This record gives sequence, structure tokens and C-alpha cells, in this order.
Amino acid sequence: MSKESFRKNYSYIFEEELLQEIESLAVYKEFKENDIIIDIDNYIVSIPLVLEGAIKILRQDNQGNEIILYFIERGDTCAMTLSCCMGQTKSKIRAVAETDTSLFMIPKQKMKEWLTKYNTWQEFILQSYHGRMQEFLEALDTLAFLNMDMRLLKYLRDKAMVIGNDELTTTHKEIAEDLHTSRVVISRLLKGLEKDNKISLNRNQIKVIDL
DNA sequence: ACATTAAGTGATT
DNA sequence: AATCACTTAATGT
Repeated sequence: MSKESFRKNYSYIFEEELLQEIESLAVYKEFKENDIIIDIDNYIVSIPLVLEGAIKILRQDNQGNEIILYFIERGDTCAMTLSCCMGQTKSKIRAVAETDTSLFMIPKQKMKEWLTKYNTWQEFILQSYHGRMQEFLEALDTLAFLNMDMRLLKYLRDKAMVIGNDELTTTHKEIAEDLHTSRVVISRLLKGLEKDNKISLNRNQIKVIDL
């Protein structure tokens, strides 16, 4: 089962030789929704390749406040983990399974080796960094200009995308915690979006109509 | 019927 | 945008 979904998501990215090497070395793992995959201060010994499902990456400050950085989905890896891997440091982020998730863990020595050995691997890692860098810049913009409505829109879009469903089962409180704002603010912004017919609201459920 | 939790709203800073 | 105080609505026991 793990092998098939790996092939399905990665066979167009990597060459045959690398695919086989990953299959022989990677450790297969499964997580249930809301399981913590990597926590703050965990030592990073391997990096994940997402096979099925989606993961939410959170940043936590010294006071224990959390804020969402980004989602990763199948066919992707986590740039922050790569970064920790290269620097031999403890994890600066928490990774939580957004849906039931399965993944391959690649030992970090291999991940370094492959950078020179396989062109497609290097390309993959660089692409991942590139994509995330773009997102960080966007995130910085919205934070700098305090555009909570923009951040919320992006959050809803991303969430609907990673779970592959436009009916989100969540509460305003949860969203507020992810975006590090208050529940009241989220409720008001969501109400506004509902008025513009972009979403419809029910208890514990938000349906995305047009974002 | 009652308690609990989610969501809506006006007023204030 | 955040916070407070309060109301209303939905859901569980």
C-alpha cells in the first residue's frame, strides 16, 4: 500500500534508481488526524515525504502562542525540517497531521548524499525551498500590513485544498488559534465573507463557495 | 429541562 | 484589530 502511493506521487519527480533507493531505505509511518508528527525541540534525524494526507506546520513563541506557517500535502516535503536537518539543530516547529496521513521518513545522511548523487533530488529540494520562500514573503506582507482578512482567505483556500474538500469541519476558535487572533475577529470576518456569498456558515462547518 | 459549547453583536479602546 | 460583556443558537446528557 505504501509503495503504490509513493510511486503514484513521486514517480514523475524522481528517476527509477532513486525511487528504488528510497523504497529500500525509507521508514513508512502513519498518523491519525491531530497526531503530532514533529514537536518543538525534537531532534531531527529524518525528513518526511508525504504520501497521503496533509500536515499543518506551526510555529510557537516563548509564551506558547502558536501560529500556522503553512500546510504540506502529498508529493511534498517540509522545508523547515530540511533546514533543521542541515544545521543539526532541534526542530523549531511543530508538525500536526491535518488529516490521516502516511509518509516516508528519509534518514538525514541519505538526504544529504542524494543532493550530489541525484539531480532530480536536488531539484526537488530546491523547488521546495523556493516555494516556501515565496510563501514566507507573502506571509510577511500580510503580517506587516495587518491584513487579517487576507490571511483568513488564504487559510480557508489552503485548508480546503489540502483536505480536498470545500466543506471544512472546524470552529471559529480553532481558526483564531491557528492565525493567532481572537475568536470574535474571525467570526466577524467570516460573517462578512458569508454576506458576499463566498462561504456559507453552520456550527462546526464552513463551506467554501468561491474564493 | 439543563448545562455546555459555538457563534453573533454592540460598544469601547 | 483586540477585548469585554452579553445574547442567541446548537448540541449533548
